[in-house]
Amino acid sequence: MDRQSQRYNLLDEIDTEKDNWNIRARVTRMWEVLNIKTNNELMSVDLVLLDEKDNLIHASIRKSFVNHFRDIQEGKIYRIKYFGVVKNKDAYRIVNHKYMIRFYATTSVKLLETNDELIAKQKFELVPFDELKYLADKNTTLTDVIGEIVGISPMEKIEVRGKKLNKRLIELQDNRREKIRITVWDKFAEAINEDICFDNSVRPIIIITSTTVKTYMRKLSLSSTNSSKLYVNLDIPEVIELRKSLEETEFSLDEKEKKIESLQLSRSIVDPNEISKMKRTLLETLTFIKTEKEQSHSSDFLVPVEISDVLLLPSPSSSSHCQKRATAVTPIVPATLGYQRSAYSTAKEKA
DNA sequence: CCCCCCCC
Repeated sequence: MDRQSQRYNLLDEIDTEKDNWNIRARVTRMWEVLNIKTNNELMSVDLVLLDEKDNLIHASIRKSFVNHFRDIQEGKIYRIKYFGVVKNKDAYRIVNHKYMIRFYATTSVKLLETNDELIAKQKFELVPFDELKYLADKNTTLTDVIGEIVGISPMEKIEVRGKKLNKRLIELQDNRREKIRITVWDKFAEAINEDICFDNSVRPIIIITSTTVKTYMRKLSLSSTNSSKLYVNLDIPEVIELRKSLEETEFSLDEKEKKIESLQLSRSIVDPNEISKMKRTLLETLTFIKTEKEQSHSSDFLVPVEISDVLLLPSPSSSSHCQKRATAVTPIVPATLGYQRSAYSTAKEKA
């Protein structure tokens, strides 16, 4: 091996006691930090470094030094020297380490081409769903989670602080079929799409890093952030184990339970009390419309229906007198319909 | 160090 190897420090050794650290690490994640309060001005380029013992540390390159390090690429392994060590942040902490690294103009970064196997490609600090409650509404750390996508809402465009953002709600389930909702923004809303969710060949299992954890309507709700990274169906033990665990427990649920599960999934988006107030059968709705005629245009109905066909209507301008309109009141749809359908049709074929 | 991760 190269003669320097015995002098590399592990990332968990790093502290403020000395300043001649010499590390060999993979840039496992990299992202730009933008000032969302101004015109998305670049503030820094941030990295998560990973060493051969699966230790992680957050490193940050301030805007003024970014040009010195233009060649750094996510995924590559580097030898890094002459950097600063400061206390890790107390808010929105990226990884669990007492310290973080700061690159300066004098920091030396050298690409190491050899031995890519030496360091894992990724390492996550996955938080089980039942522990998320301890992190909620604190913003001390950003949180990595793993789960199967079991619900996805259509893409929504909303305006926040004068900026137009794409947003989706997705629902993840863990190995115990515990479910949690995540709001994903912009590139993640585009990346997590129906193609991923309705692909029958593989359960969509994602890892999303650096999310915020909040309580909304007494339930936990995660949100992607600017420092988030998304990994779909990674070939790592955590993903494989979850997939295996979900497949094993699926056999213990009969089809009725599966149906109930998917119904509860779409209902869980709204407060259950609200649902029972609003819930009408299709017949009740039709009766209501028939008797009330055009007296009221302001009644809201939530009608669980299955769309059996889609008709293309003439241009909207020709029907502008129509007062009725369909609104997505249950924006999350089960993403596992694909499996269940194929499971049912297989059962039918056998019968 | 700033930015702080947006909405219902």
